[in-house]
Amino acid sequence: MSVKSIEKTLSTLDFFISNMKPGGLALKDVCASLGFKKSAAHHMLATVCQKGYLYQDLKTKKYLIGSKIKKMSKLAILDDSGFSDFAFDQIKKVNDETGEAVHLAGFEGTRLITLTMLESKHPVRVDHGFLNKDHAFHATASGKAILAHMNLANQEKILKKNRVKFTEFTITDKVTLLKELNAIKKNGYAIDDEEFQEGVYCVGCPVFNEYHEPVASVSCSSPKYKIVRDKKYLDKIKSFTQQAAFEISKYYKPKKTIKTIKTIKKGERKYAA
Amino acid sequence: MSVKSIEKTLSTLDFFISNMKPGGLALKDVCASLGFKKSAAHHMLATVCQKGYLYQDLKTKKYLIGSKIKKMSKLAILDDSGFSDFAFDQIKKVNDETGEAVHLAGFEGTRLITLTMLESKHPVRVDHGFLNKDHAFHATASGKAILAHMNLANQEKILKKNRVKFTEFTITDKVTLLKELNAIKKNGYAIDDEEFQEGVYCVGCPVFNEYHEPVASVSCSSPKYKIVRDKKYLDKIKSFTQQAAFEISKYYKPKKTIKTIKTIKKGERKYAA
DNA sequence: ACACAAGTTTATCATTAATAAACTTAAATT
DNA sequence: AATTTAAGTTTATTAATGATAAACTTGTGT
Repeated sequence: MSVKSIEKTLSTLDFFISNMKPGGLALKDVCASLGFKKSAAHHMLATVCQKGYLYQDLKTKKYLIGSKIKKMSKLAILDDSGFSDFAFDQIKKVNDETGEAVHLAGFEGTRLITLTMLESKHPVRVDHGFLNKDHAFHATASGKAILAHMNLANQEKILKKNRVKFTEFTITDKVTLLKELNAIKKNGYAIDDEEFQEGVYCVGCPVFNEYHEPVASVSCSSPKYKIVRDKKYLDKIKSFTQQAAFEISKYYKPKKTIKTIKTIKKGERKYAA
Repeated sequence: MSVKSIEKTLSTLDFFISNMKPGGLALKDVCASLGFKKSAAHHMLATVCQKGYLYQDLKTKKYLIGSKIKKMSKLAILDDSGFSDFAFDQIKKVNDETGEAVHLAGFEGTRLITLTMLESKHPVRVDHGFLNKDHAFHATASGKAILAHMNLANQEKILKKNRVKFTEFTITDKVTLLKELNAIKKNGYAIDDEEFQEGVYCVGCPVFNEYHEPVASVSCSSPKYKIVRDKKYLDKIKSFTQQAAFEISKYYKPKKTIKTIKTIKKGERKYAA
């Protein structure tokens, strides 16, 4: 079950984040775009303003991004931290060598998230699935590569959520999917053969943390016709993708030579009081 | 009027922002801290997760900051940008010269916001008013400095909101306040004589944009006894604060020597298609 | 000065969110 | 390994709450 007024509010914040204009957004803009009644929208925005997530310009009455959201941004940054930078170089290598689109995907709960994407030299960050609506875990090489190495309980949790049929090739049958995942686990890589988008063929390889749990995946997408035309092309993509995933996994196994980790002598304090 | 389910939701986000722990926060933590019933909190959090603002770890069930909030930070909505950096140097100067706490405050609608604060060499960013609950526009030197230079309509909007009595010296009568604001406008600086906190004396000066509208203020706080003991101390604080506010205002009057602003010749395109 | 548009406020009603209680799952203790 | 407890999840019910429409205010442009 979901709480509708919260959905509307967060959709409104989404809207502000991606549609912000210099002077702010007017009440009627919000109503027009999201289909809200003006009085309802007003009550909602008043509450959001009261909490400091947005604020209203005194003169123009337009709504602007508030200090709370700005504060959030500052705090949320201390996150992916080093991982992304390190991973980016690896992603770039695959992109340079193959010229194809390369994705680094992670996951949050049952949701697949694109962390970094590289396509024809344009680095951008977007949520996976283009619309951020469906958890395309089951229909992408990125998703299946991660899924294959999860335990059964988590596989279940993810697969019981919507298994949308994107193309005629999308595997939606759970039994077939589980077999597929088994094969992927053996092979060490996942294939998406037009299962998410027609004409698109992807290879995905899992990234593991120090406990050998899957935490992310690298995937490389190519037009299918190239794969069909030249058998060796797939091998090339596969090997670069695999190599990148392997290298990124090393991030979770810090070298012992790191100087800052020192043995703490007896009597020394670990933490300040 | 305000929408309660939205209030609760945003309070929950607030809570996550300031109380986040490494592994995430459990449902019961949220309930215990915010006084929610667990089923209600569950419905709420499920909705927030669905929108990607939080997510739940598959194994531990704990809630973590989601990709939506992280995405926000990347977009760094057209903001303070250069202003803060420039202002910081000026704030620091006052802090160095006086050794007292110095604030740079802005406002969002009727809310006074601390943009930068410097106290005994510790730079931090907090919302003004310590609790972020009251709009202490009427009881602080920062607030009054800005307020004094606003038009009457905006003064009204701000003063009709709560004029809380913080100390026995807080001016809560509207007429008295308006007289005070007039005096401030003439003098060019505002005084807070124990109006917000007992024993604390502040001087505040307005920062103006290029249209001579007040957009921020610099304030310097001192223990009152120092001011009483040494008459010249106030003059010192006053002059440094005034100077800083004056310098920061210059940010809004860009020098004409900036090279990037070139005259666009006839026929030249202003924007790419 | 007038008309229009945008935003705000109010009171009413039907929907919706809060509730409690039952259920599931997982972890801790014997 | 079995039992107990705690945490999280789901469900059905009811009372509270958010959506609504309509009246009102404010401000802008003609």
